[in-house]
Amino acid sequence: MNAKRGRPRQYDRKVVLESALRLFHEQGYAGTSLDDLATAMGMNRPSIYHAFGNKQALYRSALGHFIEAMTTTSRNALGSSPELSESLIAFYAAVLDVYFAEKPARGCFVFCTAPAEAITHPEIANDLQEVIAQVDRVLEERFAQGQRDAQLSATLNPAVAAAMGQALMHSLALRVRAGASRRSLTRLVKAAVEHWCGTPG
Amino acid sequence: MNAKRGRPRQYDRKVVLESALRLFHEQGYAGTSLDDLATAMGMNRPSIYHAFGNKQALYRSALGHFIEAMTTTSRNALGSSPELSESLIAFYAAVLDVYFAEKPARGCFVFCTAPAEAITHPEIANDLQEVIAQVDRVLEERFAQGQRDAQLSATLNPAVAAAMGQALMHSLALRVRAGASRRSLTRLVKAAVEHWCGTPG
DNA sequence: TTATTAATATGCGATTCAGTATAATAATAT
DNA sequence: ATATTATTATACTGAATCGCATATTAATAA
Repeated sequence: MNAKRGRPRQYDRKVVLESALRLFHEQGYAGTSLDDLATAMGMNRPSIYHAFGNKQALYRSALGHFIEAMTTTSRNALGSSPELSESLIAFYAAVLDVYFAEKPARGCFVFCTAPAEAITHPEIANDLQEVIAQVDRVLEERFAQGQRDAQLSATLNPAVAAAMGQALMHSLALRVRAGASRRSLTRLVKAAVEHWCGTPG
Repeated sequence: MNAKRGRPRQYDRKVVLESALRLFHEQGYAGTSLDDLATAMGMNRPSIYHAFGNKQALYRSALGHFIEAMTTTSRNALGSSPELSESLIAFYAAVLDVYFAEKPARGCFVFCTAPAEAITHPEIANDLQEVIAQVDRVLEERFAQGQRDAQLSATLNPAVAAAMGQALMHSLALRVRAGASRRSLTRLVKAAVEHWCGTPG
């Protein structure tokens, strides 16, 4: 008996979650109403409540979805080359791909919409903290590997390098949201990576 | 005749603007209602409209007020020592003073609340862009001076250094909002400044 | 066919929203 | 006093808000 009883759902959970994510990404959490969401998701409000719970739970589901996708592509990019500098370039390129995925460019869903809610919604502050900690870990791992491969100054603590690496990511997120061009940000990334790893070649 | 005609206003423009700023800082733009603001400002809505215009205009006035204060203290801190590293330490300390001014700590008003509105309110995106450009200029000036004083590697472009310096500021803003401790962020600042300027002494 | 189960759809309800029209108040100028 | 001017207060609008209670629909199980 693989078939389920009851009326089959007419929506694809992943698809409607991504619709919600897009809308939250554009308008922020508080700036998005459940009616907006219902329209964008092609569902009516009771179905949304049934599927995801209340507005905050839906937002946090969208956060989780975004983070999961981001983490996967980040890890892949960071592992894409034995050369630390190349890995970092690939990492930031992948990040910028996401930040510039729509027009106008939206920057980072997490870093541009969650902070506004962090004081009034402690659960969201927690999510934000966990994302930051996770990015720290992922970057530190790669920097430590690069240091073992003698591609990073032995005097630079990998944890500090990771924090600076994430700082650049935060800055990209905000600058994109403020309207910066991809070209200018790519230049900045290149300069920063060269500064950390030395000139390439 | 210095005295003005008509009923004298009962509020101090600067005082009520700072009340509005505090509330926006805590709850974000979309998350704050005019009723909330009216209560916090001790005014009724028509008075607010008369004094500042609509909600968006009030928010942008608060932004301007915050930025002006921030710019003044930043410039002072950056000019507080002939030593680049000391100036930077003072700069970030002043920044963190603001970010930790209230409990719980609120991070940066601009970088934590404006990005959420940037897509749907292009004027706010513009304000954000101008702030970023201004911080770039202020930092670049100081880095260039430090380079002339041989306190910064001659191979590091001051504009790039400024962008990285601002990236750290962005990161502090978000990390505070996510609940990071002042101690941990002070450590990070110290490590970053040492990385840019070399170990002190 | 008749239950049972799980989804979707309708519609409300109490509240809150931004913004304003109108009235009341308090000062100065004449 | 009376007119003028500027601010404040009352009260209202019509729309939008979140969340849910109550049908209705569509599938399977018996």
